[in-house]
Amino acid sequence: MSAAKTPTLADVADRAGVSPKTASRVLNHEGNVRPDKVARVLAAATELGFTPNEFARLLRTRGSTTTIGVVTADIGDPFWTGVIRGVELAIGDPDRDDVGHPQRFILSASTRERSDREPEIVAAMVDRRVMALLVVPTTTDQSYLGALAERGVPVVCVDRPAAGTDVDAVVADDDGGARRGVELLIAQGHRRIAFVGRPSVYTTAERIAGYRAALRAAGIVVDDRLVHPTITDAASVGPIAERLLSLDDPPTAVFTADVAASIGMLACRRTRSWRPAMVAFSDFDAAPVVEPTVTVVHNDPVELGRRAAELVLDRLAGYTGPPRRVRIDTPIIERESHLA
Amino acid sequence: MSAAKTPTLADVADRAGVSPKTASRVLNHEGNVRPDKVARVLAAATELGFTPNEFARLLRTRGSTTTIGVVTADIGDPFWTGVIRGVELAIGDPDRDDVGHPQRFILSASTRERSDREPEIVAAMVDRRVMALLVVPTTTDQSYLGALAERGVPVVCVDRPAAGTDVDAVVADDDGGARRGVELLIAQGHRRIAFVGRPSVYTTAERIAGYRAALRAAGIVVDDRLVHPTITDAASVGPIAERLLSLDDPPTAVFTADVAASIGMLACRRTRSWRPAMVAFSDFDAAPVVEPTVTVVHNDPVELGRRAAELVLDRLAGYTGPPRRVRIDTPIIERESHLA
DNA sequence: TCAGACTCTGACATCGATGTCAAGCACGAA
DNA sequence: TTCGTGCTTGACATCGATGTCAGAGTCTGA
Repeated sequence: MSAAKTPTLADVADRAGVSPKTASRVLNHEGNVRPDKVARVLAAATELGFTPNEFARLLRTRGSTTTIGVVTADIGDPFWTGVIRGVELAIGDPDRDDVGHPQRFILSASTRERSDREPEIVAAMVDRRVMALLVVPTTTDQSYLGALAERGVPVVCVDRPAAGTDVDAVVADDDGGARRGVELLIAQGHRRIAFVGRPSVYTTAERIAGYRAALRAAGIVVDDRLVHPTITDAASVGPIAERLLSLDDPPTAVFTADVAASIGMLACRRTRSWRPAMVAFSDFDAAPVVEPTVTVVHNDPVELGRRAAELVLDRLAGYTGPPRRVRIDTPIIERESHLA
Repeated sequence: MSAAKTPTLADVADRAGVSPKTASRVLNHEGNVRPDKVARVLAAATELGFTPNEFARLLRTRGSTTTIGVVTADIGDPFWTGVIRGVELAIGDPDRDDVGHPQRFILSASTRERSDREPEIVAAMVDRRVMALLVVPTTTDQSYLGALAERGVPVVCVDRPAAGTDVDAVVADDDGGARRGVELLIAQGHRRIAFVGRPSVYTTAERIAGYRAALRAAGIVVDDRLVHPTITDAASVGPIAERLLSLDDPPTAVFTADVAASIGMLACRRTRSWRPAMVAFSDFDAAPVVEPTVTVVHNDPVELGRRAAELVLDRLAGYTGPPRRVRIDTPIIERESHLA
């Protein structure tokens, strides 16, 4: 018994009594092969269980794979897995494009908080000839992505625009969403509104900008002691709540800028007697179920991923125009917590 | 201006004034090259920005990639993205193995509810020479996976064991977890306990088995009108709740077999006056935050993925023993809802 | 000075597929 | 009969890397 070996095109050709090239012609539907040989080749291929060596094919044809590379910041955060889910939904969407396209795959990797690895990972993916790249930028400079454009690899940045270069990008309306969320609290008469969330280069900055804009428009002076873009997880909201409560003039409402902050804030409401009004950025499973139900600015990672994938598919389908920037709406879902 | 082209090893060799083979030797640290040539080759490589063509290398060396294929049932379910996250955590774990291993990637695809595509997707991944495969079986027969073992590709089944073949598998203790969960309700005096969850070949069957075992052990006759493994999403719990409430002898407690059922049940508690005791299979973000906090059987997808990846890494590191079956504990996290 | 061992080097074949090209053949028209 | 046309076919080169191997150069010790 020899070890099981993958049959090659030559094996198929031998068995069918034709040349490798003819076998290739049959299997690639090139036509111009006599029917009896077609039959013999197809029979031989099924009998041997032939599957072409993708690497050899790609090497010869200088083709790219049917794989989309996705580089996220941290796979530990459900938000990014949501983005990946969106990409998967889009590239598998049967309505989207020509029936019978080959199975597309997602090649994913995360920078795991080490933004210096971002270029390395991107380079490794390019070496693997991904047909397109979807990047959540974590470094402060994405100019290295320019080299990809030269190689003709479509690139789309997700959640944050690329810095230092102009490529397609899909971002949420962080600024506007935060502003509308805070306005909702102001409309309820609140003037002391805290901001709690994770630190993050772009999105948090945008959300703080929206928060400030809403306050300013209402003639409310921003009190920096109420602004805490410093949490790491839900548990870290506790100490911040303590600090807010110990102020002479504690906030009567809170804007939570991400899911971790929202969950943490809900925990504080349960364990402490503090019951501020609340609006959260990003919806979450439990928001319509907890007491009170949570009013949110809807920020859908799946939609981010889906739209990003669509930009990619457009480019693959031939779009060669200038970089486009898509802004995903962040509508308010009014529930109860902003009334509290 | 010609189009930007990827430099080849031959280009590097030309520029350094050596043969391609010598350049190859330098770049692969084979040694036995005169220092001045080493320097010239390295210089030429950086100047040209040379990166080796992975396909050519893999073709020649008959090597496999540094990619792990992950086939999940449905990327629309956060549970499976959790599994992927676990895999990512494990393969990126710096403690786990030899420093400086090349960047590992995850190649993912989902069967999208069409279980007939499972073998196709697996085949496509094998053609792409993934170094290992992690499969969530959805078909009723995984005997086709046997062919992979012959090719020496490590395979691990996740969440459900493979049918018709014997390969490594990582499953949760569905049976025992459900049994312990239901026992908790019985200990509170409940004798009319409903079961609500999604339909699913293996895991739901196991959880129902645990549910039945607990009832039987307590001398309670199982009433099939209380068993509803039929929901599709959280919203579909509503009609089931109606049906349960309309019984002559409605249940006083509910065991929800998955997150969707749990969220749905919480929604019912809010909108209807029905307040049954509750134990849920699978923890979720909001469980410790809602009123009442939800007692759960902890079923961690991340841990499933992580352990599965570890089995894979063991095999890649040389383990050649018989297939192993790992059962992940499903400990009870006692909160309040089982007391209601 | 010379044999033998060791270092260094590049020509060439190879992995498995496909592009190129020219030859072989059948057919119809002139 | 002869030529042109178009269909079939396979030999061969090619993609970019690496394994093989033999030959050239260097160094040792006798």
